[in-house]
Amino acid sequence: MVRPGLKRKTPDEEDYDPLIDGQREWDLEEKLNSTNYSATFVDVRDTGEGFGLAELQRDGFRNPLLFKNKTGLGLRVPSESFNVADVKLMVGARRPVDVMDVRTQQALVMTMRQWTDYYTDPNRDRILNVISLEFSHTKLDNYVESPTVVRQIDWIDRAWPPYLREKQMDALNSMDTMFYPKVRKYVLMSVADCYTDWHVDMGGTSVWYHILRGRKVFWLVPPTERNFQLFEQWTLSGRQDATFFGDMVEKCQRVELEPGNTFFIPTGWMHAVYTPEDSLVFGGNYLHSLNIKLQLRVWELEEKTRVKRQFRFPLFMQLHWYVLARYAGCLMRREHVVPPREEGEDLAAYAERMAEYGTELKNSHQPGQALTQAELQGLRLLLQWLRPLPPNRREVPADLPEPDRLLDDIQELLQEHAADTPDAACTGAPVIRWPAGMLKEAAGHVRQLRGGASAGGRGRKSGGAARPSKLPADKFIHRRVRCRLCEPCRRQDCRECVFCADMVKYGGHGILKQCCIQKQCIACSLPAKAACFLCRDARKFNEVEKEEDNYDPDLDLFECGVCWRLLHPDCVRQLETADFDPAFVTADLRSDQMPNYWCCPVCHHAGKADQLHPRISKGLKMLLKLESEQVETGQAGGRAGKENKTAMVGAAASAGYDSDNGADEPSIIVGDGATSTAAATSSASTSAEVKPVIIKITTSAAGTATVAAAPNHRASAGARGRPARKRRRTAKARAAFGSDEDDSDDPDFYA
DNA sequence: AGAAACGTTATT
DNA sequence: AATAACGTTTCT
Ligand SMILES: [Zn+2]
Ligand SMILES: [Zn+2]
Ligand SMILES: [Zn+2]
Ligand SMILES: [Zn+2]
Repeated sequence: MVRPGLKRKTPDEEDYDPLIDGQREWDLEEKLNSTNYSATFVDVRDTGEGFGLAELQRDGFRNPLLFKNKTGLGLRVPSESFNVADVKLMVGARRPVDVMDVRTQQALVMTMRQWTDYYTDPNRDRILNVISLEFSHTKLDNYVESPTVVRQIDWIDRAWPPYLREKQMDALNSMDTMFYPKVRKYVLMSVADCYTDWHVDMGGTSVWYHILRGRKVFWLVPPTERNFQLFEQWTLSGRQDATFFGDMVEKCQRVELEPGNTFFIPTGWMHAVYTPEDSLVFGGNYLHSLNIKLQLRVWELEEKTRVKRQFRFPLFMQLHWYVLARYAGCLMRREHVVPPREEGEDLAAYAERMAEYGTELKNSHQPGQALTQAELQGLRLLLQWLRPLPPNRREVPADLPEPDRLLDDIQELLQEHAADTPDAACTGAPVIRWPAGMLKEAAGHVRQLRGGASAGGRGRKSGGAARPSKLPADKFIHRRVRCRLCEPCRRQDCRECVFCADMVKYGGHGILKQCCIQKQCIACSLPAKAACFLCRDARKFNEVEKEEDNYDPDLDLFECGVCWRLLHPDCVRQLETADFDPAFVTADLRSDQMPNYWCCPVCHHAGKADQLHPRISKGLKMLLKLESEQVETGQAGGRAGKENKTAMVGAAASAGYDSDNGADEPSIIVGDGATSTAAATSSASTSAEVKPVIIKITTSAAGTATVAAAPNHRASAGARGRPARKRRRTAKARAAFGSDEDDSDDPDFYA
């Protein structure tokens, strides 16, 4: 089906003859009704219950499989009401689509909008077919999942380094570059009477194929050596219109597919497809370890018939290197793939990241796991294929430094597994794999703040070692800094709150390391030097500038709460290759949780808006807390009713905040104290003379200045009257505390 | 659920 | 080099 690897000659090929164009010399009607195509290759079943990897390991993947019902296959598709207009909505109206004109066999390109217009036009003047719309990383991606068994054998899932696939997922300025073979999810839209002539799927890929709407008729010819030779003849003849290939072979089967059917085509099967009524189909291509021999045979056929690169499996050889590397890794604990150093990553951080990478990989190792006979034969053939190739024709991935040693390892592996029995190989579980943790990372789960907050805990012993910055240079949650312009930012330390009391400059231990409760910023901004991922410029606006009438958010810098990149909306808008709505409105993508925080247009287009990481700024959190306490105590005016909670009520209580106003517009004091928002003008805070709200800490000694208590984890023993044990302190702590005397008995700590 | 503690980052 | 303090982790 998709991206036919071997197909009729097209006009830009050398021996194309326009005279034979569109002159089918055989009768389609006859092929549809003939009883000649009555071989019984296809294994027809009601549901996918009981079908799985173990069966394929035992019996191989030789014959096509047809499941009348998708139950038990682990396949996910949209409901039957899903139509072409929905595809347009989910992949984008501007998305270019490769279209085949069935009558002339000419290829053309349309936008998805044009295609939808054509498809829904009751008076179509042409017969057009879309069979190669790959939709990974669009919104539609989230609605379609391949059958479980496909994901268990697909080499891209099993062997392509997740870190490379991840690059593709977030590729913004490099959508034109393929970081992995993007052939996993296609949507096929055909109108009645479409016909796709005989072909073998590219690179000897197998296919899964689910009919959502409409019908399809397949003619199938098995991948025998004799049939391949005939097919080669037929293809090179340049006279495909003269002969229906199914009539050249000994056995051919015609099979009709109905809505809800799921069809599996194994490696190398030659097929032609007819569409009796408008249809919508989901499918995908994959290479796997069950038919390596045939896959290589098809590759050879493609070489011989000089199929153009664009119709072949992308990164075919690279994938094979990665597969071998995974076999060496999982079965011999010898990892060969070494991810490169990130731009700007220092050597120590890289070394540590690699150490962790190595540790994680161990979770995928399962030495001793038996291999199937087909697998062993396939690996042997791969060695024979790759070993003699000169370096310039090997296409070894850049992150695989020692290909020859890898080949040696595989040779050794084959010797070790020479006695594997077929029974032992039927485990129902994949042999080559990645650690679950690594795949989770690739799927885009919430990433940590780089450094900064990666360590925590209470007390030295329990804290554990800090983790290094192990994330790629452009992909981390950017730590915010105070705006220095909002009302709380302009205050002075209250010198009384728990955090002030803990500050070294006020006689504390410097262990809490938090800003004064009165000073918690309500508009925390991106660091001054944080720069746009696309233009590398740090251009941004401060809180005062944002209030000005001519402020244009498109020129400001935003952080995406999904892909974590810093972007100027304007820079995104200028991109041509990425998928997004060009008419996006920055204000609509903004999040109220944090200033300069949004779901970027690319992530939004991919349907990931709901994955925006929740991120409430400290100042806003405090306001929410304040509000809930007002409700609780029935008090108004920002002074909390509960004595023992008052310490938590900070500057936000009087920061000129209208809590009924959606709590997202901080008031900014400009220059001499005039406020620039209506909310602030009506608030309690009306002048530049910032008056701290004095709050007593209930645990402190009455009438005295608050003194910091000793850190609890160290003081607890002393509090019970027992002599405190001598503690170990770090050099840093020693410096902060002054002497290393046992201070647990210091009365000041128990005021 | 809330507080305490922490390593790291941003900025001067 | 020094200071301020962010936001996660761990403990209660
Ligand atoms: Zn304070
Ligand atoms: Zn501020
Ligand atoms: Zn920019
Ligand atoms: Zn994004």
